[in-house]
Amino acid sequence: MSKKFSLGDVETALSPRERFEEYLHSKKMRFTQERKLLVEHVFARHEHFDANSLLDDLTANVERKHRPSRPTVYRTLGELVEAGLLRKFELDGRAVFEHDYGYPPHDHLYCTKCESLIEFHSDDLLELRNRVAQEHGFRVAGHLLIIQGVCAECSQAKRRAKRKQDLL
Amino acid sequence: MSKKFSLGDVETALSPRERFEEYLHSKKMRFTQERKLLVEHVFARHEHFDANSLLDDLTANVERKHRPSRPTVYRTLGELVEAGLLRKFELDGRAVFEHDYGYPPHDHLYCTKCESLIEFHSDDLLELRNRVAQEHGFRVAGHLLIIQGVCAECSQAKRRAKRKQDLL
DNA sequence: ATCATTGCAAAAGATTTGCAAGGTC
DNA sequence: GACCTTGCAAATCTTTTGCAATGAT
Repeated sequence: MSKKFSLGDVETALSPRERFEEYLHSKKMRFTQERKLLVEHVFARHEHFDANSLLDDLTANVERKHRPSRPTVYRTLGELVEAGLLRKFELDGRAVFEHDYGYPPHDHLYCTKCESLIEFHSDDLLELRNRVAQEHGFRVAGHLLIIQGVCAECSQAKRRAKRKQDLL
Repeated sequence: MSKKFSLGDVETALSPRERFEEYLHSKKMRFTQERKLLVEHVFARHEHFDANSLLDDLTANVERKHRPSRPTVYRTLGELVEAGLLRKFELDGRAVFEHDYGYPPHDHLYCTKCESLIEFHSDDLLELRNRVAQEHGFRVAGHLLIIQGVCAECSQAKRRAKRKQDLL
């Protein structure tokens, strides 16, 4: 919360909002009301979301007058990804976002029944990834791993339902 | 090429076309000219493709009269995936397909410069995947791993370009 | 002959863009 | 005041769908 944008603060742990401000400043872009509202809204809860759910969320919680429009939401999400604050990946044909800034790297288990994303971290995976890349003279920028299947809860639910049916 | 659809042939190594015929038969669907042309065309070369490149390909190599339309291409690609002949994943917002039937499982290195996909296989990855899933009581159906970065060729090209520039 | 499949045109869903009006530095 | 942003409407891109005509068994 101290003074911003001085060189010495670069190493400091800035809030997402401050980090975004800094990024925008460096690109000679403006920290508008809309962008401010969006960063804060996006970082208020740690949760995966897509453009539509964010829009719905805004529609439900922000008065029309200050509510960013759909194009602005898309444009700002792009900037947040560019700024390194959000990570973006694709799921079922639409873009999904999650916090990146200040959040440890991880991958996902994706339940195709309830569509939930479960996070996990694996150092072994990173090693494996780097080793494979090295073997191909490939310079790694990142990766995307999604393990698809059915989560414990959905499996249980199915089993319960089946047993129930068997009893009839 | 011997008699098809008899129970004894299920274990036999069928050609993609034969496999598709069998699948269609089992679902009481018809093996039309369009479907025939598409399976054979798709399996003529081992290469990643999307609906549009396939359509372009067809436009360039098949006379209008016998050329499957866009909706038919989409519908048939869906059936080929369903039949287990093709694998589908998303890249840059559109669906990409590759051979699955008779082809060993693998993952990809994706070069963001030239957009090429390089295949690799890792048993360690499968073990890691299964272990992680088990730890979460997750029933695995499959996974998607794409390592993003810059391939050897593009790195070289860049280096050459840079050296060339440095010489000016 | 019956019923699946095709092509066309149009729809749908996600995301992007041109441009005039409005906001920020 | 200069210039970036926004919102609106419309465009784009990819994929899907309704339906009448056509084709496979």
